[in-house]
Amino acid sequence: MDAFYASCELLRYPQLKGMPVVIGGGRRKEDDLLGKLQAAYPDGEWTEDNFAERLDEIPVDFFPRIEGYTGRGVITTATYAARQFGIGSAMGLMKASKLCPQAILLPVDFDRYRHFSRTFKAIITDIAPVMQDRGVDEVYIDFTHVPGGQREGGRVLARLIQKSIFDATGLTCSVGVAPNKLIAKMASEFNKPNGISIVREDDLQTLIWPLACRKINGVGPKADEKLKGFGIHTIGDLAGRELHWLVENFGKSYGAWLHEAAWGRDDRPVETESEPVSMSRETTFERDLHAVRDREELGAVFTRLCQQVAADLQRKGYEGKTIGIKLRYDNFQAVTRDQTLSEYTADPKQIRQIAGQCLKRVDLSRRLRLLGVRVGSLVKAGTVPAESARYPSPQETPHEQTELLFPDD
DNA sequence: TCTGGGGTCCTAACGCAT
DNA sequence: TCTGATGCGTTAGGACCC
Repeated sequence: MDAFYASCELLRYPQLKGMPVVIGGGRRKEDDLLGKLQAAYPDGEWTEDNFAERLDEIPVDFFPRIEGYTGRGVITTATYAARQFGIGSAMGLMKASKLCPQAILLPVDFDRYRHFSRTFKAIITDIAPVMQDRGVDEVYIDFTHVPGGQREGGRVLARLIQKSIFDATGLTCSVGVAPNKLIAKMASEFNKPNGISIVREDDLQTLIWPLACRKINGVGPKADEKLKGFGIHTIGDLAGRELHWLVENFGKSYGAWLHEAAWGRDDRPVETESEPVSMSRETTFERDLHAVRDREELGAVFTRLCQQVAADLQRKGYEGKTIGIKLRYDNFQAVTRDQTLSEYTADPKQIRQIAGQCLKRVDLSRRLRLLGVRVGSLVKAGTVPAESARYPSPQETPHEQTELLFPDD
C-alpha cells in the first residue's frame, strides 16, 4: 500500500503569519473583536454581516494578547513561532502567558473548524476516495489506485491536493508519503508547514532511525520515559533490541508492536468507515465544587450533561447500554464508574437515573473540579428491538422533580 | 500555577459459567 | 464434591491521540 498522511494547518489569518499565536481557553469579554473594531471605526464599516469575510483585514493590534491571562484554560494549538518559546498543546494558558506574554490568544471556534475540516476532507475524497478520518485536521489516504498517484513517487498527487485545498480554503497542508500509515505520519512532520516529504522503504535507517522514540505515533510520555530508562532514545536504539526483550519489558502486545514500529512495519489498512464506540460530555468548573455545599449547582450541571449526551446520541442516531460518569477531584485524581443496562437507550431521563446511581458509588466528600457523563456500547438506533428505542415525549414527563443527587453523608 | 474536551484502545481484576 | 483450567462480560484505570 502507498499511504499519504495529510495534516492541515488551521490558522487562517494571513496577517498573523510568523507571529506567536496560541488558540485555547474560553471566550473572554476582551475577545470581542467586532466590538473593538466598531468602537475604533464608528462609521459603520464593520458589521456582523461582513465580519466573517473580512477577517484578513483585521489589524494585528486588535487581536488580544495572552498577557495577564487568568483562568483554567489550556492551549489547544499554537503556531510554530509560539512553540519557539516553549509553548505547546495542553499547556496551561497561565504558564504560556509567562513564557510569551506578547503572544496573541485566539479563542477556539469549533464551528469554524468543522466547516473548514469538512471542506478539507471533501476535496481530498474527490481526488483520492480511500481516506481515513483522523480528527479535524488530519487524514490518512491510500493512493495505491489513484490514477497518476505514482508519478514522482507521489509528489505530483500531493501537490495537487495541497493546491486544491489552498485554492478552496486558503489553508496550507503538510503531506507525508510512505509505504504505510506509520511512516507516512512521521514523514508528514518533516517539512511543516506546507511541505511534502517522501520516505521510501530503504530510507528507514537514514531518515527514521535517528528520530526520538517519542516521534512514533503511539509512544507517549510514559512509554518514552520508560524507554529512556533503558537507554533507548532513538528509534534506531529501539530497533536494536530483540523482540523477546521488548516483550518481556513492555508486555506481549505493546512490546511486539514497538518492535514492528521500530522496523517501519505496519500493515493496518486505511479505514474509510468507522462506528463510534462511545459519546460523552464533560465539563471543568470555574472553581472546584463541593457535593454538599454546591449541591444545586452540581445537580443542574449533571442534568445538563445527561441531556447533552442524550441529544448527541439522538441527533446522530445512536443508542447505548453502558452509562458511566467521570469525575476529577481537586487534586486532579480521576475516577470513573459505569453500569451496563439490559436494553439500549438514548433517553436523557434514563441516562440521568443510571448516572445518578453511579455517582452514589464514589466518594463525594472531596471537592470536584470536573464532572462528565458517558454512554458506551453504542449501536445504531433502531437496530435493536423497539422497546428501548422509544423516548418518552416531553408531555409524558412534564416536570419531574430532581431527586437527591449528591447525598449529604 | 498548573493541567480542556472529545475520543479509542488496552490491561487487569473479578464474578460467573463451563 | 472439590479443584483447576478456561473463557467471557463487566468494571476501573490509564496511555495515548487530535
